[in-house]
Amino acid sequence: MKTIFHVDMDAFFVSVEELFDPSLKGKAVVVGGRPDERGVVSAASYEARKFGVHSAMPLRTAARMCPHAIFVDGHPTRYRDYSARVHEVLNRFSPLVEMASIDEAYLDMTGTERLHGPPLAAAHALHQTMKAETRLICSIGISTARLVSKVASDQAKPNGVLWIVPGAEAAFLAPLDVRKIPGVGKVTEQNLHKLSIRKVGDLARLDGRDLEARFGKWGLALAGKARGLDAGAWFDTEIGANSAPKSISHEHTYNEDTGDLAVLESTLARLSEMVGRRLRENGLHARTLQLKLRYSDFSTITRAQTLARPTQLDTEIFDQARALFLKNWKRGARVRLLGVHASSFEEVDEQLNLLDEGKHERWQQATAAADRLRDKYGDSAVSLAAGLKGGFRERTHEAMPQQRPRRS
DNA sequence: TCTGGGGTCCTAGGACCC
DNA sequence: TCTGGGGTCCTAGGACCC
Repeated sequence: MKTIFHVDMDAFFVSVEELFDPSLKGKAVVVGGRPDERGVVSAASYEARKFGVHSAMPLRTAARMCPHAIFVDGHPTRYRDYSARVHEVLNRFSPLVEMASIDEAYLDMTGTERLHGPPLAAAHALHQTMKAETRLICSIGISTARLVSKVASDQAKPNGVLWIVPGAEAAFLAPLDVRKIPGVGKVTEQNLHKLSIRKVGDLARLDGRDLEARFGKWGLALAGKARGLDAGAWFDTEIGANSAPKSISHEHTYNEDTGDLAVLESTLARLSEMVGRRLRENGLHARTLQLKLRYSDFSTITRAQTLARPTQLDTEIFDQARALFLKNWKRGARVRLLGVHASSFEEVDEQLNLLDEGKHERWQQATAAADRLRDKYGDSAVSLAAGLKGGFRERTHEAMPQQRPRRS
């Protein structure tokens, strides 16, 4: 029987911001942007939550509900840095650690009793060490299964530890709302409510085959989850089986919608570069490229194209993205968002296509040189987009207020 | 309410092949 | 002219998570 910890950092983004600005402590804080910006709340302090503010809520709504809140921009590099510190601490407690996101992790603690003692003692030590070394607070759920531990850590929040002893899983879950089950969101909750299923216990009483007939493959997994089993594509994998990324994407929402082709193309160039860069950093080549296009009325389309030969080059990504855009954009229509998405990663066979090899090689060398320049001078130092007028001005100003070096 | 950005997984339909 | 079944690949969209 396994012992699985789910460690979840409390109000992670807000807590990190407080480390950089202690005056935020105890106040209503909203991380995600300015109160009049287009965007949503990334994280809210417990003080702000009292006013009904929660993550994924539009910033403007949050500003209305909690006018005295302090709004701060998110700092992804800070969070990644602290996430790495958290990871480091966790590694000391088990060799099997899996970061499930930037602020939560699963630990397989099976067989660590000799080193760390029984589960509650180990959890206590982990909590103390985490606080001492990162100055951050976490909550910990403990059980024999990932799913139950995750739900338990949520119930333990904030600053708590909850151990569901073996055999008590179903009884622990039964009185909770179905929404507490990871994977049950708004839509599934509504569908379950229509069937008078409100609590996990209601779900557990149903036959797995009935649920499968009604909800497909997902229903069968749901039946298992209601009983505390790790069912479903990801939940039943071993902890620490590190999985390579399956897709890489970047998107941008304009502060004001635009129908200006030059601006739109420039954005696509920029996004293509960002995707290309990440592909090269990860040593990946993508065969499928996808454009995402959202109009003013929020209607959204995606259009994909699979290449004969996988790529990691900015120019090839941009060419595809641009072609897809020109083919599908209702000319002149105002655009809210553009995105570029790469998937179907494959090994490349460099022997293929000898004719193109010279040209391809030169691009690869040029791209590698550009990456080195970006490392040195920042992302806007070298750019396909720099040659196109009007793009990303709003973004460039906030990120790089100083004069930017031109193509060299 | 006026809706980000980066991901994963699932479904469904059509093309194409045997 | 009406008609099998299975498998794979591709595309589009949607639910969900943090």
